[in-house]
Amino acid sequence: MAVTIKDVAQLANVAPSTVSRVIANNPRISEKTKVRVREAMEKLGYHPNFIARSLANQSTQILGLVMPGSSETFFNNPTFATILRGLSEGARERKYSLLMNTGNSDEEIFEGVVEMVQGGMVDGIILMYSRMNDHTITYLQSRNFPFVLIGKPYEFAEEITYVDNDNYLAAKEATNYLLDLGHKKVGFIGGHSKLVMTHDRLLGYEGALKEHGIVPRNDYIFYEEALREEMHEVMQNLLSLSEVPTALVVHDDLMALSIMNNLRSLGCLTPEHMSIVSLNNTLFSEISLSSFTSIDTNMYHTGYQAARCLVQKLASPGERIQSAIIPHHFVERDSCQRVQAEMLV
Amino acid sequence: MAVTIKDVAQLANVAPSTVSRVIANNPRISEKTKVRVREAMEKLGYHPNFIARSLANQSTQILGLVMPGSSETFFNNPTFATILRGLSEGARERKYSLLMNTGNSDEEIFEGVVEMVQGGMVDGIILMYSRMNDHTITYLQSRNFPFVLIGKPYEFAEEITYVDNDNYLAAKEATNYLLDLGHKKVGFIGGHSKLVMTHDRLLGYEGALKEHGIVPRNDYIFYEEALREEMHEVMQNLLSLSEVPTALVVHDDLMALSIMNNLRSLGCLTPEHMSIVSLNNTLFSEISLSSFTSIDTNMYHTGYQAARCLVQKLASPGERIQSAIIPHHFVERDSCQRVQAEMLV
DNA sequence: TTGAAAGCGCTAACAC
DNA sequence: GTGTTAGCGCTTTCAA
Repeated sequence: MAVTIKDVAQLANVAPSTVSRVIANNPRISEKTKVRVREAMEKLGYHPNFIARSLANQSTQILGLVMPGSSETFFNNPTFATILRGLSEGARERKYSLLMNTGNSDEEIFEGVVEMVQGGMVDGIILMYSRMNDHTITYLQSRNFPFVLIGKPYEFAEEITYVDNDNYLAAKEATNYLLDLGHKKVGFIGGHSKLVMTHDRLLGYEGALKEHGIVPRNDYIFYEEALREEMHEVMQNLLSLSEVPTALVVHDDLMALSIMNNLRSLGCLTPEHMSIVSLNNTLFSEISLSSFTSIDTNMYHTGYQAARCLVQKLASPGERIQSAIIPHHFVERDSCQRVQAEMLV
Repeated sequence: MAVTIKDVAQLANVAPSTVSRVIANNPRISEKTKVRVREAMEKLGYHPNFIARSLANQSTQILGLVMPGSSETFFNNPTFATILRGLSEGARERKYSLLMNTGNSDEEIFEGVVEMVQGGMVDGIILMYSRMNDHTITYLQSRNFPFVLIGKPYEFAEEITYVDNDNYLAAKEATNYLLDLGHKKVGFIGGHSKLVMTHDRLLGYEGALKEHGIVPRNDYIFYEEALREEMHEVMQNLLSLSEVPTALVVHDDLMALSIMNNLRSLGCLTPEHMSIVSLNNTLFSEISLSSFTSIDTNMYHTGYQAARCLVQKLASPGERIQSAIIPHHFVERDSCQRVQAEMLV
C-alpha cells in the first residue's frame, strides 16, 4: 500500500502524532523536528490520505453540487457552464473540491443528496437552481445541513442563504426598455415554469406593462418546456395571432438565438419585425457571437459567490451568512428597434 | 452524531459485523435476521457512512475529472458541457460520482491530480483532453493508477486506454467535401495548437489537400490561441491576402459561429463568399440554432464511453481495456456553396 | 449463521 | 515538545 504517517514517523524517529502535528503545522513542535519530519515525508513521497483524515475530522473539504432534474437541459445551457466555472473558482480558492450529483429524475437526485449528506461525503451543498416546493430544501433544513441556494428561495427566504440576481428588476428593465422604444405588444418567453427565477421575471415583466397601462395577455407568455419540443409551432401560432407582438423578452441568449432563427425562417426578422431582449448574457457576448441586446446577470460571479458563501458558512457554523444579490447590467446591442409607424396599427 | 452501524446493531440485537453483512447482502445471513436488521435501519433512518466505508475498502466510488489548464476557455465551450453530461451519465449508471479538479495553471492542476491520487480520494481518473508531452499522463502511468484519456494519446497509444474520434478522418472528410464543391483555397482554423486533436485534424486537412494536388499554405492555417484575443484582426488579414480562401474547415461550432459573424462584419458572407464546415457539432445543432454544415463528433457519447471504460477498468484491474473510437458523421446544412465561376479566378 | 476483534490512516485528548 | 492511546464508522478475517 501507499506510504502512511507511520512510515514517516518511523523514518523520522518520532511518533505518528508528531507527524500529524507537523502536517497541521502545529506551533508547539520544535523547528528541528519539523525539518526532520518534512525531510522524511519528502524522502518517502508521503501524501496524507484524505479519506482517513476525513473520517477522523468528520469533514471532507468537499462541496456537493445539485443540479435540477432535467440535467440534460441544464447541461446544454451555457449558463450552467458559467455558474460551474464560478463555483469551481470559489471552491478552489478555499481548497474545497466539488462533487457532482446527477440523476435522471427528481427522485434519483433527491436520493443522491441524501447519500451525500448522510454518507458524510460532503461538508455542504450547493443547489444550482431554485424551484417551487422543493423537497430537497426541506430535507436539508430539517437536518440543519449547511447549504446555499442559487436563486431566490420560494419560501423561508429569511432562513436560507442564497445568491441570486434581482430577477424582478432585470425583467422589468428589459421590458421597460422595449416599452420606451414604443413597443406596445411585448411577449415574454420564460424559462422552466417551476423555477422561481421564471416566476420573478414574469412579475417584473408584468409590473412594467402595468405601469405603462398595458394589460398582460396570456397568449403572449410562454415557458421553456413548451418551446423545447415544438418551438416552431409555437412561433407560428405567435405570428398568426390577430395582434402579433413586436417585441419579446426572452429568458436567455440561447433561447433568444433559437427563437430568432425560427422566426427568421418564418419571414419575421430581428430587429426589423421583432425586437428581442435576452436575459442571462453568457458566453455569446463574451466572444461576440451574437449581437443581442441583453441583460447580463453575471452568472460567473453568482457561482463564485455561492461557493464563497457556503465556505464561509462552514467556517463559522451557527452564524447567519448574508445572502447576496448579484447586480445585473444592461448591455445594448442591436436586436431591438424603435417601433415603426406601420407597426403601430 | 449521525446514526451508525452500532446503533442499528444494538437495536436489532446483533453484532455490527452482522449489520455490515446485511448491507452487503451477504447470502450467509439468515433471512430472518436480515429482515430484523433492515427494520432497525429503517426505524433509525440509517445511511452508511461513505468515508468510513471508503477507508475500510480502500476505494471511494469516485472518479476524478481533470480539465485542461485553460479551464476558463474550456468551461465556456459547449463541447465541455456535452462531454461532462456523457461522463456524468456513464458514471451515474455504475454508481460512481464525479469529483472535479480545477486549477489556474498546469502546475496547480497537476498538484490537484497528485492529491486526488495519493490522497486516495478517487478510484480512477478521466483526463478530459489530450495534450502533447503531458506531465500528468507520465505520472499516472508511473504509479500505475487507472485512468482514461479523452482524445488520442500523443505517445504510448498501446498502453493507454482512450476514447477518441477519428479526428484525422473527420477533418479529411470535411476538407474533401469542400474540395468536391470546387474550392481550391481552403483554410484551416484549429483548436489549441498543443492539443493532439488539433494536430490530427491538421493532418487530415493537409492529407485531403495533397490528395487533390494542392499544397497546404501556412497563411491559411490558424490556431485557437491566436484567435481568442484578436479574431477580428486575423480575419482582416485573411481577407486581405492576395488569394483569399473561399472556404474554411473550423475546429468547432462556437468558433465557426464567431468567425462567421466576424467575417460578415467585414462584408464577407457565408456561404456566398465563404463556405464553412465545422467539426464538433454540439448543442447548436441540437436546438437547431445555426445551420452549419458540420461533422458531429458525438461528444456526449465520447464522455459516456470514457466513464464506462474507466469503470470497467476498475472492475477488472490488470485486464487491458479496449480503447474506443467514437464514430462521427457528416451533417449537411447550408453554410457551404459550390464554388462560383467568378471565385475561380 | 453469527460474534469478537483487528485494522484502514489519521487526529486529538491526555499524559509526561 | 513529544509520545500514548482511543477513537472516527466500516469491513473482514478468524473463531465459535
